[in-house]
Amino acid sequence: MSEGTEGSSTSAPRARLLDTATRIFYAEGIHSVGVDRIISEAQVTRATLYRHFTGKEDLVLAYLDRADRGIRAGIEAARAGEPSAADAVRAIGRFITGGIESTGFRGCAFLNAVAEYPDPAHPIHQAVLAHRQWFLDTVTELLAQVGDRPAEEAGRHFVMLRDGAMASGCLSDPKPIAETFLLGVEGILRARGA
Amino acid sequence: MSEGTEGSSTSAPRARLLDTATRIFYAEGIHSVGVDRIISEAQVTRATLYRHFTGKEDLVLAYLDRADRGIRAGIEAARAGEPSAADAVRAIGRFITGGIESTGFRGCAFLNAVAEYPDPAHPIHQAVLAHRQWFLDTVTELLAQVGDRPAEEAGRHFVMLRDGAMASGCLSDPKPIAETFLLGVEGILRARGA
DNA sequence: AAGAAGAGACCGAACGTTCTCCCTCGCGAA
DNA sequence: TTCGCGAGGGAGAACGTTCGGTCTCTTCTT
Repeated sequence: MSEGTEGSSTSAPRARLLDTATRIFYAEGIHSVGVDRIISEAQVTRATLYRHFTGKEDLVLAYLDRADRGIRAGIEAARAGEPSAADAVRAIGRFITGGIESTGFRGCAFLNAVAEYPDPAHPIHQAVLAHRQWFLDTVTELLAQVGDRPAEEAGRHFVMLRDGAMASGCLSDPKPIAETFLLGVEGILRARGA
Repeated sequence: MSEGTEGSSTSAPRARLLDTATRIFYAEGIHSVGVDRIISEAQVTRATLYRHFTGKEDLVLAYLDRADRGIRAGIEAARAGEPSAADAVRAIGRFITGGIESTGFRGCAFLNAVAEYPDPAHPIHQAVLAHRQWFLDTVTELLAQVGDRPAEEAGRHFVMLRDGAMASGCLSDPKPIAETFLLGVEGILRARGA
């Protein structure tokens, strides 16, 4: 098989495991899914899971880490080549609505996860906080380049709209949600003179 | 909504049960809490729980039903006596930020619950949808009295901001979140000529 | 020969639920 | 007034299932 280019750290069973965990955790939640279900659908044995991960919590962290990397890459790709900071913000907005309107959308993986791990000291909770801080910083930094006023307020506004759109996007028709979100983003940009 | 017991025969053990369930479910989630924990802290026996509720799910529905009634009463009280529709919207906004800034705030009980019950056919999921529909309708109806344009867009905008504020209000300092939310509400009202 | 993976038994604990037994309290009938 | 009876609640055993996790053994590949 063509597995040689992957490197020694990623094996096919491990990839199946992470793929399956990602799919099921995102679609159905974390606490309500047992490891039996995951190893069954990933077609690996119990021992294989515990060979690659220290336990279920480690698998959840790997799931969130992969989601984090994917979103960072998506945001990076979305803003690449945009002629202005305002257009980069718009591109990020379209990236978000693209997710909301895609099939199988079940809300923000991080907001969903933190709802199941409210303890701020828990590693999973902290992983969510780290992702959110990065996103807030990224958006605020970009909005600071639109207009010359401080952008903290605008950044929080953008993230608040995003959180609301992501939370409600899987609870009703996503079309109006996406439209309302993009209108809100335009409002933020307009308030900064873009 | 759930269990057939009328409000007339509210026994002390049943009240302790619902109080305890409300406190623990809201603070720690639903799937991660067992009935052992609830009956232990409520100081009732197993049989008493199943005498008043058909099962854990019924207890969760009763928890959400009580939360729904509380929020409806709170919204009703907040808008009572406000001289204009715009001021009523502002009062609802302050009601929401009051919750966010209160001690023990752990986000929206309904958004947290629906994150654990993504199946749209599940009774708990549907209870969340019903509550959200009522809230959207209430806010939209109020905003329709501010300005003379259709208020569907503004209502969705308000709810989206609220969802974002509730979701992030327990993940970082609630003060800036509350401020950003109220500024957003003022923006919605201003856009409608209030 | 060595390491990864499969197969599956096994563990103690927790899960939601049902069950029996006994005690207490309130209320209507005698 | 007293009796009895049923409902509500306490105490706890027990149900079968599932949980996350560990174990041994074999097979396959390199």
